Amino acid sequence: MNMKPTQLQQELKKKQAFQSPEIEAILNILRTSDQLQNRLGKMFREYGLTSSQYNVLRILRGEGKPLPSLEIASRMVQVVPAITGLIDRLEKQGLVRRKRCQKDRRVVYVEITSAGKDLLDEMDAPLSALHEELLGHLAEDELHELNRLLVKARQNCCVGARISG
Amino acid sequence: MNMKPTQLQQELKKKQAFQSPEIEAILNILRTSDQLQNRLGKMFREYGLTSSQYNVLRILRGEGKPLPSLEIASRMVQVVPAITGLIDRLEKQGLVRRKRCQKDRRVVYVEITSAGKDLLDEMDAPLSALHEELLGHLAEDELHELNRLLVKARQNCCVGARISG
DNA sequence: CGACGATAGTTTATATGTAAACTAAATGCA
DNA sequence: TGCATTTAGTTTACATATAAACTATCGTCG
Repeated sequence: MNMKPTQLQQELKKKQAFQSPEIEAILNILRTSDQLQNRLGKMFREYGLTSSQYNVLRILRGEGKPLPSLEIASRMVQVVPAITGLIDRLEKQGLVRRKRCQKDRRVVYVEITSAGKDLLDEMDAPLSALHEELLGHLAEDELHELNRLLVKARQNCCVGARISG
Repeated sequence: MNMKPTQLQQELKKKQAFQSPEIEAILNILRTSDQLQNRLGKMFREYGLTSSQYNVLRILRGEGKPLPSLEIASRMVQVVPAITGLIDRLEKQGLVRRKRCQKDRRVVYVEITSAGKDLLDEMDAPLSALHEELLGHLAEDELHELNRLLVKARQNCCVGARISG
């Protein structure tokens, strides 16, 4: 078999072919994700945010009302412990507010402030433009197929993982 | 338009539909990548490695000869400064060795040790099994299509990024 | 030779991801 | 009531990602 090297193989300057299409797909997913994150993260930094911080604000704006810390954590890809420091920094920047629940004093509600909402609103247009720039060259069909395959790809991923959602 | 919510929307408990298929694809890529990394990272930790450390070792084994630090960095998704500490830890574990180049004393070559190679060899079989478990339910066709779409997806991603490779 | 700029790495500082141990409050049940 | 268990968050420790400033070395041009 004298296979032509794939694009990914060339990018990684890898001499041998991948052992299996599964491996290549995994590496492709990881690499694409990293490059997207780098690009998105650069824009977030221009507004003084990190990707995770932006994610928290988006969740809060989308929900429209305060949410418990762990509920926020469960809607992100991250794990529980990180959420504390993340919210600390957002609070220090005045973008969210903590409020302890009166009924269940273990629960800490987090609420987006108007400053936080303003910042998000300001970012909406440039972010849409960036999304278009990044993936606008894919046809609608291709995007749908990509979405379908990615959902299927992570179907067996979370067996035994902490957060199933 | 009364669209049925997508799988991703449900996972994120998102009430509104995504603004565009581009956004959904980006989030799907990031999420799938994170879940894969969590799963793979768990296995790496069983062998005392992190994903990045494993990646460095794989690059060195694949190349078969020592490589300069920055050459290793360029084959990973990471940036320059991180590579120093990464190699520090691998060296402390005895898995790689640093050797300063005699001709150009700025260059530091990094070489995998036999202990490093042994560790990698030990991991090969369980890793293959994990790959199969994670993506084995995708048909060959689907894997190829997924790979094609991901390559295309990052085509416009690195305009102006530091590392183009 | 000697200064200048470029290149290869390192150091430093901050934010993050991850795991494990811990605190505080609520719940279940005898 | 009283205690074990569960749940919500925090703290701590370590590895990492990122940017910026710094060191050492190389090449080159006078």
